[in-house]
Amino acid sequence: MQPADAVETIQREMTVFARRARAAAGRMHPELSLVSYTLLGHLEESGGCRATDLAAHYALDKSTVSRQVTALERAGLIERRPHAQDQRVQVLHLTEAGRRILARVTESRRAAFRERLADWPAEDLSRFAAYLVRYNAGPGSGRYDHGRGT
Amino acid sequence: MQPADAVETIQREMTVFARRARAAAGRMHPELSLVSYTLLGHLEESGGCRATDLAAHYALDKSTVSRQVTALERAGLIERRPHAQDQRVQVLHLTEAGRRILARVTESRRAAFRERLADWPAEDLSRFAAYLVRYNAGPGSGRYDHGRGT
DNA sequence: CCTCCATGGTTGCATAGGCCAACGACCTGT
DNA sequence: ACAGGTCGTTGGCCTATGCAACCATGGAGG
Repeated sequence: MQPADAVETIQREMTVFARRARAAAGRMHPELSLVSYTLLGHLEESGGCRATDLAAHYALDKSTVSRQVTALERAGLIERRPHAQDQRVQVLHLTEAGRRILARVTESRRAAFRERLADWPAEDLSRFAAYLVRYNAGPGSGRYDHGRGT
Repeated sequence: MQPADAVETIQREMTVFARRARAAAGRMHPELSLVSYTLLGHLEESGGCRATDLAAHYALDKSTVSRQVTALERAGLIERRPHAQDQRVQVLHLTEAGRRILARVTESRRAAFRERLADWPAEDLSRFAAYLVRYNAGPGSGRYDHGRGT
């Protein structure tokens, strides 16, 4: 496959995936939307972060994140902690309930993916995962988050 | 990387991509949303199909597709043609304007991706593309897509 | 031909997710 | 102290979607 075609294929297939993922998430866990799930996941992964970080990472408006956070807090899945040095900042953390639900949903999602990817060789799986990570971390991703530069 | 971790990474990274793609699409071509773009793309690729086919392929509700189609038609990008054997069916086709816009947007998207993927070896690109195709075409996707299959 | 049910699409209604702009609170450098 | 930037909230508004009800058409049985 020529690089140009590969590139086009990549964007198209990613899009198809994105579209289906949303619908599938709704069917799998009506309790936790794909958005909420990803936010919780990021919190777990990062071990607590600011709303602004979430916004930057997912290229969302801060107001959007603010509302999502409010909803998640109201649902008891996350909690806000003050930042020691900066009172403007709220450090978001998973609560026990949040961790539990996240784990449950992650498990069911993982099962679905695993089934879907059942006949893939382990090597292909890890290579695929690596490509995705590389893509998302790649040059240009800086354009989406505003000077959070690690 | 263990398969289970790879699987989890895949879903997470795909989601990040999906989220950013939407925002990026808005910046790149405000005239054609990501949804519209993908629908037009599918029409071009399939050489005309029914609204139901689009709904099935993207796991969207038929009402959603119906509205999108209405908007795209009003914008003059697609047209509905009667089906010879079945009057219920509208076969959707790109108009010249639709084809033109689709080509323009595809080109700008491709340029962005190309820049993003500039330093990837051609082999990795095609392998990445192949993985995505394989994933989307995998068992289970048959539920969504009726025999457009290669 | 008429009836019953399936299929393709549309429309009403409700919800979620997003963006932008304005604002209040708080930090920082001068 | 003041100016300018950052973090998060809110209000206003729009788009995308799903579900359910509904209309028109097509098909299979009587």
